[in-house]
Amino acid sequence: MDLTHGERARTQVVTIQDVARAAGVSPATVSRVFNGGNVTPARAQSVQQAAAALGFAPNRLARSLRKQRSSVIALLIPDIENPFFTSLARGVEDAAQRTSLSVVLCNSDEDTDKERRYLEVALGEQMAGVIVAAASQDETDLGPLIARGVPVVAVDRRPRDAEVDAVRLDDRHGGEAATRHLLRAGYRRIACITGPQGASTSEERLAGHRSALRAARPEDAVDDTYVRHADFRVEGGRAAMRDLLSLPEPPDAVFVANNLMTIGVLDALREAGLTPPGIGVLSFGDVPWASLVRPSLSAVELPSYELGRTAADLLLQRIEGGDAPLQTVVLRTTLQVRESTGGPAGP
Amino acid sequence: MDLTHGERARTQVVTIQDVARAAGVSPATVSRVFNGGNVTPARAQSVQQAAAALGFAPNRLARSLRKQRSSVIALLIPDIENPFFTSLARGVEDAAQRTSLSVVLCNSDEDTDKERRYLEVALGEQMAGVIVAAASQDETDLGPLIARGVPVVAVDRRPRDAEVDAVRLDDRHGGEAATRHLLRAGYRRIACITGPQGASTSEERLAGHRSALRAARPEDAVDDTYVRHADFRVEGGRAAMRDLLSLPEPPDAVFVANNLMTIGVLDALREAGLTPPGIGVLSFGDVPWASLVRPSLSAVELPSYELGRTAADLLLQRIEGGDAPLQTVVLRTTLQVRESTGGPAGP
DNA sequence: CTGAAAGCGCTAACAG
DNA sequence: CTGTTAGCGCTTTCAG
Repeated sequence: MDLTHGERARTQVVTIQDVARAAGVSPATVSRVFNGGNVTPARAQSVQQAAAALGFAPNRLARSLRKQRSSVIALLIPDIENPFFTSLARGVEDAAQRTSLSVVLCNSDEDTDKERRYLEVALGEQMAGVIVAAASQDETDLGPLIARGVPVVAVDRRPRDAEVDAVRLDDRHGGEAATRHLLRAGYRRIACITGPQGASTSEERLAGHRSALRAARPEDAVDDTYVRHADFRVEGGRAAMRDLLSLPEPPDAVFVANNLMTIGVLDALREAGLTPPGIGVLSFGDVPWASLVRPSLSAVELPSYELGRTAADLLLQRIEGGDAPLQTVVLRTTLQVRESTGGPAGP
Repeated sequence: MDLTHGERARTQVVTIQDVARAAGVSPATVSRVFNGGNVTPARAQSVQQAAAALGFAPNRLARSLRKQRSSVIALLIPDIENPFFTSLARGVEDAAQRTSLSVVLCNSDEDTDKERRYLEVALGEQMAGVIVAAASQDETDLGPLIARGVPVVAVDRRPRDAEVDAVRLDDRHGGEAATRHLLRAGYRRIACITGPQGASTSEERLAGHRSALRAARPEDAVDDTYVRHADFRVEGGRAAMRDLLSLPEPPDAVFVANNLMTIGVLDALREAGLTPPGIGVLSFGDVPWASLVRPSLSAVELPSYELGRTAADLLLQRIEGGDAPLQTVVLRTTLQVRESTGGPAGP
């Protein structure tokens, strides 16, 4: 070894052929040893030894090309900085753990272009399956994947008209429970800060909110004075809350449709000198590290981990050839009442 | 189209050959069109049209096999639920954004087995490069990757004796600044909760802490009464803090070597009825969504995004064949003094 | 500028 | 149980 400055130590790549030659068998036999084919123990062992000695590492590209299917699955999420999705990712990983499939994570950053690119990668790399929390209900195009027969599971957010298995939350019911609780606690001007238009989750949570209002006050026209669409991020929540507070008659409670926006909302409230439960705050999804927040926050709790786990189980079933009819699994959310919704009069 | 229940619509896969036939050219020409070779505009266009009409999507596996290098890079992180690493990931993505390379994220979960598996995948998939925040200083084996000439950049944590480019923080200096500040603020029994033994970052931050203590009190023997090793997670921080508080003479301040452990520490303090700055708390790395915490937390601020960005830039340079000598880039941390270290007497 | 042909490394028939 | 053979779909010489 005598490498001049900057040169790379690139050892000759060891192939299955090299191992075969060294072990005195055919390439096919080596392949069998590594894929559980029938091989005499003695031979198998000498192949193992030869492989180890040469430092053989199988070329997964060649293998996948030949088999027309790789052994990795992609998980596409819209915001890697949102603990809801990282927890979901953990669920997916843990489920895949017990198989020979590896999970790779792709962050679309709520950007449909990035998402499209990752979808192309998944298709081009012949991935074994894809779990996707779609950046958009309309622009996310699962068509090519589906056409090629790649198993796809939609999680959390459902692309419109996609013929895929899906796992999601009972968003509408959760939103309804949230606002119903705020009403019962005595709040009267209840705002809703929901996500971007066109995200199924935004729409459903808002729909639940409206439905609770309508049920409580059938006489009133339900208008959108207290409804804001934001971006599911901290800044969006902050801006929306500031805007609501500048109204001639500001809301006395707010249902926030996701965890990160709630953080922005809390900032805006503090800035305005307001403290729950004087103003009611209810979050769809626990704020990350909720133990840090005082007073404690009421929230609709979401089984994010189970969402991922269930999606992965469904996907694995499809990959193994399960041909059950398409299904949508809806996971239940639960309202957790804490201090922040104690009522406008204070605790 | 007449699919019986459960059957999949698997259209015949369109290859470059099909496109060639449809456009009346050779496969080579189609390839050139998609890879920027020299082709007459007229021909190029008819190829494009044929490709679009047939719904051609290049098989990236075949392409990578042939080229002996894929066009994705892997980012291996030890804890996807830690905002420090997700922010780092964003930095990597943004840097890769401007190239034709895609980033896939792999979460090793501080588990050296999972990590080894991902490293094998990266090798077997002939990935263009790997950025790794190692789960272990000793067990993380970058050897095979390096032997095959795959560019590797170590980020945040450095595997021992690995001959790779590295980007890291000035952990030692940061730890020193932290404890020096606590001393100056008047605290006297300063604890340190650091990460697991064998992580370079744990050791360095602790070394900085010790060095500050030694400098301030050359007469005292520095012992480990107030030093705890935990796991860089919330629970670990909580347990370590509880343990410290049970000492006959508990500490009056604590330097916590990462953000998540600080959350556990704050919980333990609240549980014990203690509030900063009566007990000083200084975190290495801002607690996520620090705006939620009152009193506000002093912290050593870390350029996590830039860490990722710098690592990616370095990697991209190597991938493009840059043969500069190996380098280690150290990024600067800055102490941000806030309320939680106001001194033992109170603010 | 274009086509023909070879082959990346592996696995899946098919014989033996 | 084992070897031979034929590709998977693409890029890249090498001629023309």
